[in-house]
Amino acid sequence: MNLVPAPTRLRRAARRDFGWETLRPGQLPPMRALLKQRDVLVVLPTGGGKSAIYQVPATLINGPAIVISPLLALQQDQIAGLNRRRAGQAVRISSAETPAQQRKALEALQAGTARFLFITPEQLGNPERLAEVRALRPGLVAVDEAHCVSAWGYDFRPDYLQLGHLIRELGRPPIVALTATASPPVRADISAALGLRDPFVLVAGLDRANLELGAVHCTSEEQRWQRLFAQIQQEQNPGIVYSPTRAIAEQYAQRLVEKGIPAVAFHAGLAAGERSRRYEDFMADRTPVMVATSAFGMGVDKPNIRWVHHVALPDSPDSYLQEIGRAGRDGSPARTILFFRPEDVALQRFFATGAPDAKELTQLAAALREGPTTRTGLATRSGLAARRITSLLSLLEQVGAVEVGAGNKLTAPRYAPAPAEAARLALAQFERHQTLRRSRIDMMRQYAESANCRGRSLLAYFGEQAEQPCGHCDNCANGSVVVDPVVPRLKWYHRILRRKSTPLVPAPEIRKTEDHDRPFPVSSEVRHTAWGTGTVMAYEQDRVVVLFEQVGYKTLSVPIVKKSKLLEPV
DNA sequence: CGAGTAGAGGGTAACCTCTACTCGGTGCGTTACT
Repeated sequence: MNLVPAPTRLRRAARRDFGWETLRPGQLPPMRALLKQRDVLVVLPTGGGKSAIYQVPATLINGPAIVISPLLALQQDQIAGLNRRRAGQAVRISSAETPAQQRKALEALQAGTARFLFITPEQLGNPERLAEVRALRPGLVAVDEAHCVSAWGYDFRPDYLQLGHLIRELGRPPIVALTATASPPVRADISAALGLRDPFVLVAGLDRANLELGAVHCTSEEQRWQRLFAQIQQEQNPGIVYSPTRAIAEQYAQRLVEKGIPAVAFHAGLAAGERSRRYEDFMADRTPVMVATSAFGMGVDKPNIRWVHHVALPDSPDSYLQEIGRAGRDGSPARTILFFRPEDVALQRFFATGAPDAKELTQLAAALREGPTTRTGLATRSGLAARRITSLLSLLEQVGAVEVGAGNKLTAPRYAPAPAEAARLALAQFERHQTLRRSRIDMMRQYAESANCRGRSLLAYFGEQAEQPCGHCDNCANGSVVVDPVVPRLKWYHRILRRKSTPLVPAPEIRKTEDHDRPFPVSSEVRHTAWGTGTVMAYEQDRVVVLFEQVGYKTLSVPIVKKSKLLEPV
């Protein structure tokens, strides 16, 4: 029993092991929760002090901290950062280490000289590796970039969806999930996939007052290029252009160079060496403009990025906030403009199509009925590749056709649906996920086309109610934002005056409107006649945004809802 | 879904139009070769 109070011990450890004289506001409660063995979910912008939340408690608990992190390049930086402190060495086990290096890392963790193990979900998916890590008796598991569970688990990196089971097999130490952006359904996804138990949730820093938000409608590709170019000529560098495809990234970079702007393209199609060289050049201010696909970003913690513009719609407000959030980390003004065309939706919809093979699902469900087995056993039995199996299994599990027991033993539960039925249900489950994905594209389009306050609608998407307009978007600046009369005008000016930097846009011309009807409170549960149950997310003038469990986001007209009694409280 | 491209067709020169077709994001790990 330790008699020193937890906050004191945490502050002391922060000072002694990390050299941090003070903790930032908000960091202490999740740290305390972890010390008390409680799970934690943290949504904080990069540079907001997320890592400290698991690193400081990790020095006070028994057993090493396992840090699950998606990108090997990112791990490298994090390890280097930790090893500059006195907190105890950080090591890594990945495909980049030789077996001898891996053994040495394990020994250091066993001996206690190393305290942090960085690892990917794929490594833990290997049963032998999992056993090695379990033998270390981890005291904490941190899942960094936890939105990957939801964004990548379903169709790109299936081991992410298995993380809950893998962590349970590690002895189920407390879990801390960390991400820079996650809307309510993504948070729910993370919580369910990791099996978080009554987590302490910290969500902060979604409102970035120093980011000027804007969107520009373009009628052709040529016009989009012209407008972007005109914009970039006025900007202070460095900046990032986000492009939807590799080819377009290359084209834009080339055109900018032809116009005398030193731009470089970045995407996953580059050779590893070239890729890291371009990354380093941008980080070291040798490249002023980066034209990138979504491959560029995670781990980019560069304070002085002055603008982030998009030449296509991102797949969701989650991705958008993550991408524009890389601008203005130093707190100085930065600009983010979305140059969009309605046609952009097509590409994102294409990415959100495709489904698993029904035949393979049936095969797998049938193979499971031959008795308990492991993943490798199932691969031999069904004749499917092990990798293929991982993504199919999580779907089958969600519909009750598989149970994952101790030692990751796979069994068909007694009342499991018949193979063909299991496959049908699993496909429906996948389709539900894709429907949510597509509804998030619709939300992104609404953001782009909205004449309303963009800052406020982004916050509403993340489940936060801001009654006042943000004062830092194009619509606030041009006076199209309608303010509810309940908002006192004075309060608004106070907000502006309290800011250290000069506001990027003048205070909006406030137009009064009649009080809007809000028949259902925000966050309340409602039922739609056709779409089932959902949660009221936000009101935008006379429309209400509802997140339905089955069909994702829908925006409904309040007068029509009332007239036709489309919604009722649950 | 839509942007871009190759090839056919029209009708006889250089080029326009239409149709069919392809391609489109994110990374771990492993393996087979220099």
